[in-house]
Amino acid sequence: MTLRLTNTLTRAKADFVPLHEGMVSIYCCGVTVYDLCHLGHARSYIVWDVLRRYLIWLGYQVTFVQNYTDIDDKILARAAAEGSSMEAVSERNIEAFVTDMTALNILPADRMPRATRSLDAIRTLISDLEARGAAYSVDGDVYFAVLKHRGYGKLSGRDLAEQQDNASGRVASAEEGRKHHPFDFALWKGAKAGEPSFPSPWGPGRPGWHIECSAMVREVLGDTIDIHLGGADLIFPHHENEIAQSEAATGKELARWWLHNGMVNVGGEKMSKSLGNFTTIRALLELGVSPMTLRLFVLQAHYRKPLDFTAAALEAAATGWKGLNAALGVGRTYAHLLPWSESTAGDLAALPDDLAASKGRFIAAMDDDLNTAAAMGELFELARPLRALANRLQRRDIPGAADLAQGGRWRLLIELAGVLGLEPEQPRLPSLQGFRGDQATSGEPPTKAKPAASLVRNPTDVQSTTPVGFTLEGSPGEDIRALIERRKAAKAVRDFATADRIRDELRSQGIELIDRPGGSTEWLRR
RNA sequence: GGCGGCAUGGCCAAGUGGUAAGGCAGAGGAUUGCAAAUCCUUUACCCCCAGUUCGAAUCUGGGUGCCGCCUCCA
Repeated sequence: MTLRLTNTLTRAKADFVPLHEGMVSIYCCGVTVYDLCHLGHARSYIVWDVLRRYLIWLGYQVTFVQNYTDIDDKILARAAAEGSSMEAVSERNIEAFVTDMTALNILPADRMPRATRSLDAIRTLISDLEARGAAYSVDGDVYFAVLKHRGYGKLSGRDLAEQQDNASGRVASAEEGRKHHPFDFALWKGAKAGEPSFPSPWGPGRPGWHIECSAMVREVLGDTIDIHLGGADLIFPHHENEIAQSEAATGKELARWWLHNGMVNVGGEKMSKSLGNFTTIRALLELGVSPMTLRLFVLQAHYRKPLDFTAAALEAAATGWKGLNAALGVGRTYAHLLPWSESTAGDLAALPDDLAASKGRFIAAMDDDLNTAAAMGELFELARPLRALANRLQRRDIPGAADLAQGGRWRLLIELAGVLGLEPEQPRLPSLQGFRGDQATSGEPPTKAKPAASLVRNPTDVQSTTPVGFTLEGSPGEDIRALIERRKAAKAVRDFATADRIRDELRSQGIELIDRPGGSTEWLRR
């Protein structure tokens, strides 16, 4: 079995073979840090995180580099608008980026260069391009001459001769007079009054957008890397220009593989800052959408296809994750009944046939251009018997020999889910609390070991913690525990009308009661 | 106008020549005083037309609809 990936450069799927055996170098285009990241960024970085995790799992030594663009017009505009500095805006958003990525369980890159700290490499690269006649300067600006570089357009499938100039009718006119060709782009921008600038042989200024990536790749990873990643919206002009710059300067291929992820759509339209239809990662998490739900949502679609973001789809993902999470948690939730080791050491080598087949299908799916949707299907298949087992244990059945033998399945599920970065999640405390009405009835697990559950039906309905102080039938301030006791008493004398009224009242307050076999009652807050 | 992509059950989404994964929702069942939660079971001939083939959702041609890029964008 071999990993096959779709290379934008060739528009075909092909066996992935790294430059150096057993080692993979990856560069992933990062964010321009002028604002918070939204779901579109989340998708991109979740998908590439999975690629990275999978390669590592396969045994490759992966070097993953991702940049921060911390010099940019938008950052300057933002700084001006809020009366702060480019550095302040960048720092704040880099911090936010780290927080969000960490929450989503995205592995930090091995190196995270910043444009402002890569200026030497940038200036060197521009000088090299100038020396090779691929760049020209005009009054403090330096431009790349696309006509001087054979092969310009090879990534995006554009033919310079056939391109209609100004096709979009929106090319800035001020710059046009200085450029030799409309597609020529700035390598270095001369500083305008009041802008932060950096010294250079062409005068004070700052680097253009594209050059930083070329410079960072060269500086950190070398002239040619295995894989270059980014969103499909970066194919042109960003990646096309990166290729032109790098290859004109080094005479070598920049990246052997170019992978691009599809966009996140909202109502059929691309989610983007400019359209204003974006939802930040932060906002989603604050609404109570769990990070793993987000990962599952993203990974249930193929990475190259557009992904439509709707409340219904997210809700479906949340419910799906709840089930998968329950299966991932059985070994811990029922640790007192299932003496399973969590260690997978030595376990995955000799799998029984059905599990080996399962693992094989997972790998086959991932090998096929990271078909995470199919891989996820395999995860759910693996989970099914574990969920059934959990159901039986919840009913206080005693696990039989066949049940105890499911430990291998559980460990395999955890292992494979981990490849997708899906890790068992504890229920979020604000939305789930409970207690046992009848602790003495049997040797059941302590409260904290309750089966995982989260009633996140609709993200917008999720409530944060609120002090409990319910009123019912003229009993001010009675708390849930007392109400449950009263209901229990009513049930004992078969006064179901009262019992149901208490339950309905609590439900209307957002508290869901769950009667368990044995007469205990738990409650959940939604 | 140029380049690229997509159309699969109520919704989301795999499948790229051999007779439709998975998730959500719905229905039935187990369980329950009734519920809830959980578990079990269960629901499709794949946008249209014409071709190739023993056989196509899967290949070819045509049509229709939708989206992305060509400006900053993951």
